[in-house]
Amino acid sequence: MVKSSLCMKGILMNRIAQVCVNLPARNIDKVFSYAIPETLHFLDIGWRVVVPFGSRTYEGFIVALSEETSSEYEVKPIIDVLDSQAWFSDSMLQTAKWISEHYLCTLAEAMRLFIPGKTGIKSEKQFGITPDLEQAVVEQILSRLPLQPQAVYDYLKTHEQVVLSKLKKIFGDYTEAALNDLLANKLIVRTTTAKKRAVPQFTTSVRLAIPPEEAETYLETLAGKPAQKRLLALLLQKEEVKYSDLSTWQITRDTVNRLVKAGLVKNVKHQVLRNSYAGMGRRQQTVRLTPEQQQTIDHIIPAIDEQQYRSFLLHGITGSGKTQVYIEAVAAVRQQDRQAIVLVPEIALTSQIVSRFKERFGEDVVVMHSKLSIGERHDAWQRLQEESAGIVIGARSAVFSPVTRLGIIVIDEEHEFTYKQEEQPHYHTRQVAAKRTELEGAVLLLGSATPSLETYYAAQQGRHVLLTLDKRIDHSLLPDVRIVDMREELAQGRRSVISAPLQQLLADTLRRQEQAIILLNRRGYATFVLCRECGHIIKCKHCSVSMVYHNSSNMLRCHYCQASCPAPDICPVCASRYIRYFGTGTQKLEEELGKIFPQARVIRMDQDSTSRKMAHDRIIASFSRGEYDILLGTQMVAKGHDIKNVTAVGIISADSALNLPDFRSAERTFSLLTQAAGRAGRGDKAGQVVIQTYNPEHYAIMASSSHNYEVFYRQEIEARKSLQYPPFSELLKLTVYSSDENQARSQAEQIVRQLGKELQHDRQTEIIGPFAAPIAKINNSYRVNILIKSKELTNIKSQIVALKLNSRSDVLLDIEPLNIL
DNA sequence: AGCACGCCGACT
DNA sequence: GTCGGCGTGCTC
Repeated sequence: MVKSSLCMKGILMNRIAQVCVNLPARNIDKVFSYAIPETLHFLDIGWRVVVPFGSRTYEGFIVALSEETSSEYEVKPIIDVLDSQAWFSDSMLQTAKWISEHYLCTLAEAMRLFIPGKTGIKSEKQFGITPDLEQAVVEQILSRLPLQPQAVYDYLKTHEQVVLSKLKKIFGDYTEAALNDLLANKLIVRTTTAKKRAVPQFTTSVRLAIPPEEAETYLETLAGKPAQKRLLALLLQKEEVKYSDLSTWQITRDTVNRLVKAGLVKNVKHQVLRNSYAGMGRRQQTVRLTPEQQQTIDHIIPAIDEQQYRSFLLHGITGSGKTQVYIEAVAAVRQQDRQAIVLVPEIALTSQIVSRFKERFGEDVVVMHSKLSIGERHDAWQRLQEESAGIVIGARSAVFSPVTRLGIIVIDEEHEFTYKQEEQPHYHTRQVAAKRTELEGAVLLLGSATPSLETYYAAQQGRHVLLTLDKRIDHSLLPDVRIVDMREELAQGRRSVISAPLQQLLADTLRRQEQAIILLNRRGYATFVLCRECGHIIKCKHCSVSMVYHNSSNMLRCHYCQASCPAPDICPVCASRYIRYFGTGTQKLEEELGKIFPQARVIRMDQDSTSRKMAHDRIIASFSRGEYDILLGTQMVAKGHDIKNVTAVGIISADSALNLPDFRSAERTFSLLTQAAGRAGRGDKAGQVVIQTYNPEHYAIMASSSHNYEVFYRQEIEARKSLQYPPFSELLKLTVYSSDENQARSQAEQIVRQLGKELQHDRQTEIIGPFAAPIAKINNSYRVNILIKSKELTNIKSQIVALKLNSRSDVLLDIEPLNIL
């Protein structure tokens, strides 16, 4: 109380914020100091602010506070705030710091992951006259300039600061040239303004501005004004009317405005929280758990109650009821008033899990996915921040949700590769989740039928508690799997992509009026176009891959850069007419199925048929209503859904992923086959699966045919150990990009030399490469890879930082890549 | 990223 | 002598 206000003021004025400026550049990775002005005295760590930076304005994140003012440089004040509370909690900030260190990205890059969109502000150039110039000098310079700049200057003289868009409206096409003239002569100054990006959406409603009794008396006076009378009468009844509903009562906005002017009614704004999944399910509580599920839950609940970090791997076969376990665990977290993050590989493919959560938790659930607009994302996150929602379900980016009191992170299908971000920074959701839960004293629950090798190995080592569900909930049996050797098919003279056993299975299934799913992991019609005369294969001009023929549009398309061209009739090289289409994609398979089973109703699901929002949902929904007999598509048909009448699954080519020169190809194949097979026989009818392959003796294929994860794991882990691949080592992939092939190679060679010199005494590290990526060119950019394999990457990472490889624009780093190609 | 500063070659 | 190329360095 006695402390003088002067003293208080002194401290307040000297408060300095350390701000991480949200810059796109990779070569600036440091925090900048800004003064906290008195008007923003409430600022604290974690707030998003607007700061001046050079001549421009940027968003910044406060990462630390200090009292002292060092006088080495001028400290500019913070301009504004973005939100009404801190965006980053302490643990979010710590997680961001960890990400930047672990994945070698800037702190700004890491912090950007936690906000909707790339930046919270939109900046625009603005102009004003240079202050304190002598009138005579100005006149003299102006007189030498053309009329346009003179006119612009006169305008700016009478207006404080004007944004570029406004000047363009007034002065048209000459604006920029005129401004450049004025800038060159230093008559005007350019700055930037910052507008807050996340403008919350509002609805406007009308309310009475006077007490109802008073309004009653006014009704009489409005006899000659029927519309105004109607509105007033309505408001006496309903208290509030939305603008959007006014038309139903035949009241125009003008009528409202008249009454507003008269002071009888007023406008009220409500913020709309956009929620595209609103009303998807109703609350429903009666669930009986199987003894197995109950046992599992009994392990997880105590950990939740203790509020200490603990991680679990829930290994449950397909159809064993993992989702119910997630729901019970989340319910326990909600009981403690803590919040939950539930992660799924791809939200479009897993709407069933969303409905299950909605059924149980209703409006407490917020759904996030990549197709949400920045505004929708902002609203969803705001609901979590304000704790008006307690559960977020979403794809990998939802791991960054700003929940204030985290109790659990669930990762469903934790082995899925979509959890790894393929753009910079290449984070893995599982690792970020582990860090966040660790920092918050929360539970991490990983679930899968085919856990990733890393996770299962970690569980074996005691780093996760292993929980197992090995019975299907409805006691349905796992499907019968038949492996078809396609070499034998060929020997018997069958050339169709559909083998005899698969054709038989489909015929039987159709006869019983049951449904079938067919997996073919190649889009389009024909996968390459070849000239029989000269052997030319049509390749993309920008990428070193063959173009794929799409018959729906009669075009050739590149699946890497999306370039397309009309399908040619003659060979572009030798003009021969012997141009032929080879390789079967989903479109051609659809056509063939139509020929073999003309009566069958076939629906195709792949990237081309699901480009619209929610198209997956519609296809799955109509297939599950029995409107189609056969669902055919790429790997997206293998995920998540649970359709009781599906009794047959066909896998056209089990080898497509197996033959890639990547140490994870067996794992990839095993999990895809097991997931796909798991779609069959989920009801009371037995399921049957046909796997077509040229490698019938491969352990990944054999193990998946017997649904035996353990068998696969034991063989795969031995292979990894003997070759010292993860989890027995850590990998780092370095990609050098260039539009010039030789440049890419020579840069890569130089990097290998530099690193090799630094690491020559490091026996545990191996540098592999440089080698050209298998698809050497994508989008006119040549790529050369370097792979570093080590027991422990820490030393390598510090070398990379020392050599500044992490801030080079022609080098991309991928720490622990899932894909080494 | 942008923008200023600065050091070399092609012109009025 | 000046204009303008883009290499280098800085932004609290």
